[in-house]
Amino acid sequence: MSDEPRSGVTARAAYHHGDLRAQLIRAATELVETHGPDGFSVAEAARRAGVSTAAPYKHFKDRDAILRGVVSAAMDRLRSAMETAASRFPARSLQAVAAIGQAYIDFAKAEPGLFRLVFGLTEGHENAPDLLEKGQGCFAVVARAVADRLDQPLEAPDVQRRAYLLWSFVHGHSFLIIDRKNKAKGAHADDWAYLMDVSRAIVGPEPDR
Amino acid sequence: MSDEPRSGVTARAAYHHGDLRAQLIRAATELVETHGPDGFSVAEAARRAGVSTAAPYKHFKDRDAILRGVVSAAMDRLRSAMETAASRFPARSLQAVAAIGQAYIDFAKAEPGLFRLVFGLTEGHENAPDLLEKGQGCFAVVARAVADRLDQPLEAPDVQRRAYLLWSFVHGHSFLIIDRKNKAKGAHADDWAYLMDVSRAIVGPEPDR
DNA sequence: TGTACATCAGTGAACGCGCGTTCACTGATGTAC
DNA sequence: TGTACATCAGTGAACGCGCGTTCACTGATGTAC
Repeated sequence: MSDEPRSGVTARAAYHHGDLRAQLIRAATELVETHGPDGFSVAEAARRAGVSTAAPYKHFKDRDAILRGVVSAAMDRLRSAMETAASRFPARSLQAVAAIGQAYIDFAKAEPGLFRLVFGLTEGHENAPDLLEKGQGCFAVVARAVADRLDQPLEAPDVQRRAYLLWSFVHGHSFLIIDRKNKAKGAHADDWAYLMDVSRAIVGPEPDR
Repeated sequence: MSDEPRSGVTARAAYHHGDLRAQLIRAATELVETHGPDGFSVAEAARRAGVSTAAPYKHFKDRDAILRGVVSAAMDRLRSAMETAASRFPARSLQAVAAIGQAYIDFAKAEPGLFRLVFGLTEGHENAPDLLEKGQGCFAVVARAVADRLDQPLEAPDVQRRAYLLWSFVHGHSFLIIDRKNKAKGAHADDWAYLMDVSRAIVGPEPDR
């Protein structure tokens, strides 16, 4: 209908709209969500941002750099969602631990395509130190809650072990849900009571060894 | 060097070599493993089978049908690996349960590309009843071992619940390993002792509720 | 305040590429009589 | 045993497609004097 950018600013004002980088990441995020991590293309993202296919290269080195931007933004959102969820419950509570897991699962369910991109191995992302750091930041949120709950220091091996166990479960559960592999009878609706049960089993007061 | 098929049979004998279907699946499996689920192409698979790019369409409806064949074969192997692993330990033993998980993890580590294909959501695989059935067959192996261990019927909700919990953990752990997201300090080398601990925590005699 | 100029952020056309799939074809194989 | 014929399983050329990326370019913006 119109060649104008989608943001609503006039074509004239948008010539240097100063927001293209952010807008491309937003468009790319949508694409990943809609068509999967590999369904993304620079050309389509540019189209959605209302810009020529060459324009993205003024802001990103190549296709992969755009995807890295998408992952980075998504990780920020995930982390903040987990923190917000935890903050709704008293510190040191089991609920705070479960809430973090629930936030993770909710993220996966709400944006499965993005989730797959973030947690899949994508060539060229391995050596991005900022992404690695953000990933560890997300894990730290879980570990923090577990440490508080157990009243142990963050670095305690037991804390780290339980946090990783919880993370593995939540991660696997998320994937099984979004990949629709949870048809087995033991699969639960990911309801809150279930997650509380699991959290209790994993970070419950009694050491499991 | 040569236009002959890789199998070593002469070009003459290979004209109708009768094995092309299997050979294409083998080639496709290699490709998925090497280049990832989306790095697979019909053309390249045909090339590796020493055949024109049109030939595969005599045996498969389309690209997706080949991938479905790959998944199906992989699931057979996974299931049989799990069963073999379990059979090395006494029935009803905790080791049998852990061994199944270990086989799952080993499969993921040995063939990560294939593992991603099998357990990823690939358009056009959802409605394949044979794949669904094989997936449930794999889960049944776990559930069977858990049921034996707990001395309860296969269909008991507690059995199903614990089996799914174990599956989720193992699934998540596998993905974290192959996607190299297990850099967190709590991440273990996937050693046997660790898996035994986890299995004990999940299917241990005491109900966790 | 005006002007010259460097730089920035776009354009649009073009490139080469590999892909999935189709097509008319052909040689080999199996079968009926 | 020989022959006619249907079918099977390949070939190789071609198609249209969308992609990532580059290129010379141009108009808008910011800055120095």
